[in-house]
Amino acid sequence: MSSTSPKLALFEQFALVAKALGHPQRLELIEQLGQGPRHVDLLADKLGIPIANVSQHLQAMRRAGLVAAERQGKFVIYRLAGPGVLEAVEAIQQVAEANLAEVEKVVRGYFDQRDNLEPISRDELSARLRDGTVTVLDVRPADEYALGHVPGAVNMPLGELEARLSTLDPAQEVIAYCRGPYCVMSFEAVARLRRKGFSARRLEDGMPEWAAAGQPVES
Amino acid sequence: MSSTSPKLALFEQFALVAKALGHPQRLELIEQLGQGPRHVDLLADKLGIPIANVSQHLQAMRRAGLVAAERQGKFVIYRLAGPGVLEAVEAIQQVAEANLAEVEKVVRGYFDQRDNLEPISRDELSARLRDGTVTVLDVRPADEYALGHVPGAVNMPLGELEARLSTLDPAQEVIAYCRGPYCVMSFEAVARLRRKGFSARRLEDGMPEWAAAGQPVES
DNA sequence: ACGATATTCAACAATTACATTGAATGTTTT
DNA sequence: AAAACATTCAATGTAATTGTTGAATATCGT
Repeated sequence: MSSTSPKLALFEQFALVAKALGHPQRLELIEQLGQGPRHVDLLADKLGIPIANVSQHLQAMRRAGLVAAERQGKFVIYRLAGPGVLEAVEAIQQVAEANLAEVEKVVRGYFDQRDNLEPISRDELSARLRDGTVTVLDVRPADEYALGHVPGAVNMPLGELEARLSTLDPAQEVIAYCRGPYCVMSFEAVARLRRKGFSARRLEDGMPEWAAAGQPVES
Repeated sequence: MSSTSPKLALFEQFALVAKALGHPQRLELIEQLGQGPRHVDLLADKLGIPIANVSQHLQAMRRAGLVAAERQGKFVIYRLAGPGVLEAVEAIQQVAEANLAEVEKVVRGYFDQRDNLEPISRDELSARLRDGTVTVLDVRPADEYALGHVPGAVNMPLGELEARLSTLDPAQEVIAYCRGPYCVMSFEAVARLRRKGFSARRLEDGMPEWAAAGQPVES
């Protein structure tokens, strides 16, 4: 671990951070924590993996300076160490999207045509919210919705989508969002809505980015 | 490698990219390639590790979409897959700098006081270049200097620094730069210059960022 | 076609990362 | 103080990564 040259010492630290990001479930944990501080139990539930496993991943990320922990009663609350963490993940996602054919294949698996894929920007959604010309759909699970959502958004988790379609106005365009730019639930929601004849698009990113951009959050 | 859910499939791809960044020597390779396309032999020379080893790292990075390769005669020329790669590395470095005590310790090892550490920005250097009130020092090896440098910069690799100090004007402030924000050579150069009584500072980043910002490059 | 050079491949041993299990720690509640 | 709960630790086996070596491949110059 320790090295002779200071240059290598630096690069080893950087590599430590990158290595901590190099695991799908740790990225999933960061996605969750991007929406707000959470305790270990809940995270294990969300990911569907053993608690001890989550604990170990979280500690690996803590060693790498990605997350911070704080004890509150019998819970240990983890949170992202700073906004830079989400930025780093985004940068990595962009590299993957730009240079890895596999990523585009998966993303495109949700759509027939490329041009249908165009998402709506935060600013545009913000403007159309003021006009009231859109229905905003938060397709995350109810507990995540409860901890903060876009003002006026209707919470409709994927599982309930079909059953509650009748409550939506078919004349208005529907904008779906979830946890982030690569949260698959919003892709899936848009696909299903279109199949039912709705005009639907995705928000370009998700809740943490919306909040980070200083947009209003309702809870 | 393949997975059931599309969500995991995506995250596995992202993790692949991050994992490819999770090795000090691969980061060093990216630093080198950030200055321009290079062939394997030269990279092995720069890092001081076996050619086969470099080849393997490069291929790992190619699989992750970080670098691209192209054959030119008997050489295989590698280059960064896009500007996003440097951005991702920078994001990771920022996380490390912000949250890992170890990084600051190493960086600070080159300086006595914190405030002396303040680097000069690209814009400020650009302005002072026009005034002609600074001496700009490129402390990279001669071959890297030859492939492009800041206009008017004097090439003075670390090894020759002391011997050629007499050619510098002690009345002018010296700005040193090298390969990037964490290239240790510029830190070392500033430290040595100050020990000799010069007024010296570092450029906040290095050559690839200078070129990426659209600043003029001389070669 | 031949030798020289640049890169990659294949195979091995050493190390490190990973998931899983059950026990241990620390905190609240009773 | 004891029970209940959330989290961490320690130990295990398995899989993946790493560096090294030498052979294999591809290209150039003659």
